[in-house]
Amino acid sequence: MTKKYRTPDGYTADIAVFTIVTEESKPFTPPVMSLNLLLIERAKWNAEGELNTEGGKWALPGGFVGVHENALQAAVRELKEETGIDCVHMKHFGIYDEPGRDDRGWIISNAHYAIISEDDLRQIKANDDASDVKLVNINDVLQLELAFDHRQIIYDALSVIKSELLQTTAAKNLLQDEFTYSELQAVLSTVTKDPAILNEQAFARKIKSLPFIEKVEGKTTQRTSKKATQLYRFNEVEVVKPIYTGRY
Amino acid sequence: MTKKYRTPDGYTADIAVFTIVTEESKPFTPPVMSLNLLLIERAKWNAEGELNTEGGKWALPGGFVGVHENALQAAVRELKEETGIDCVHMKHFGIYDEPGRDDRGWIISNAHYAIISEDDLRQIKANDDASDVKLVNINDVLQLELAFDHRQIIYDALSVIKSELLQTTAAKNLLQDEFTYSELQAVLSTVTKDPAILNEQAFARKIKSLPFIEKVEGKTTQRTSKKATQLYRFNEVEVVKPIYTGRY
DNA sequence: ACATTAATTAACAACTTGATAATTGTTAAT
DNA sequence: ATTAACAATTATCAAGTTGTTAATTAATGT
Repeated sequence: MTKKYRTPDGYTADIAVFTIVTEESKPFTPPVMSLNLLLIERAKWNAEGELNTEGGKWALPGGFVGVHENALQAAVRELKEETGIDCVHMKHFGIYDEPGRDDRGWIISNAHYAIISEDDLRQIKANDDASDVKLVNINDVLQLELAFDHRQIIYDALSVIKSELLQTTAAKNLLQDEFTYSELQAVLSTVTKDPAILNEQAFARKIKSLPFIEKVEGKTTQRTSKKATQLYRFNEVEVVKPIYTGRY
Repeated sequence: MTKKYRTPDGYTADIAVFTIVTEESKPFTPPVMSLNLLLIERAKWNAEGELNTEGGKWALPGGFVGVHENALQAAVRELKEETGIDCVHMKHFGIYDEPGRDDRGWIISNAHYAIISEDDLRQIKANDDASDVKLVNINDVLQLELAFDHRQIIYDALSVIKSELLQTTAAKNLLQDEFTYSELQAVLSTVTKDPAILNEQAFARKIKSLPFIEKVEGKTTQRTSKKATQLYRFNEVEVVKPIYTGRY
């Protein structure tokens, strides 16, 4: 094949890892949660003692895609290598291919987002020796000094995660398999102000009629209340909510 | 920079061009529409008289991305070159980077969808000398013999266009700037069976309360009815509809 | 004049939902 | 043992939504 066009100098996978953090958790009380993004601080100096490109700035985990894998597989692999996280829910959400976005050449970044639960995170924290990893509340993340075009990537990731959590059943990845209405509500309230979701009575009533959530018959918990609380779980039903219906 | 990984052999942009076609249009009658996808038939033989790769099969328009452009720009350029269409609404929706997806090497495809109105299409039909271009009803398209992994790409494009039309104001690109409730309904009915949208009275009532659509004060048309019909237009309001609210 | 057709309006019942309040079950303090 | 506290749950009400059915309106063509 004769090459009519120059070929790219590299193909990378970057990952926006989102996780939920319980801010307050008194016993018998519904949680107050915040959605956080995992970032890595780039080393100031490289192995040769030279100033590193974009050193000292915060960046998304990621790295180059190998020729025998696709970007999704590379993203899963890189995340495991860099943070020890074995990811469950990883998905492509955007491509960053502006000429000149990386000084090192024509490098195409395939951006992914991952959702991991607080439980998964706890295991990671344990064997975490990389002190250059931190979780940042999604409301603060854009204030940081960010490397490359990661500000744009993160901006896009935030808008993707917000609509994913509200328009799909992605919230299931942030919760235990079985959860109470107030736990689901706590997750959703990190990304919406919709009164139909924030109003307790309305939401407790509503959850029973959602086709993609089912009651776990006879199972309750005292995690969120002294009174035994009904547990629910997501089932496999998929839904699409048109903007042309419902109330405004 | 020492290259730890082999670099890709090519970066292409493919485009799923969607357009609306009015199937029936008696005067004074609301339209019956279908959503169609534009495909190109690959030549059986190349310039040297040899059998062409995937020749005779149907494929999405597209081509290689140049080093001085991003894939979106390449997609717009290629579409113009191959079909004469000057695109308005073009957007990335997916990446196809499976090793081995293209015999010619490690080629990454950046897939886009475009939405063009019937009006735009009419201008193209005029100066169309490429008889190898056709529009296929989205309900029939997966029955065709498709080149490369375009079956998968088209499958994904269909699901993207369907949710875009229902969950965003993308329908505006398939309509004139000012439209009647029944024209909008005709567009939406190509992708949904939701009674809240298909029921005429309900939808005519509803359209008045949608925050992202406004009445064009005092303007009417007789396109769809003998009786003068109110015209509406989209405004700039953005909305997100959570799956956790509304009726099921 | 009359039938036809689509748009529009009306009316009704069933359902949704925000607000308010009452009830229930459990814990912890008195 | 009694009581306060509190989340969950249930109840009630008013306002709004929506599927259905029907009536009304306006323009056209016979």
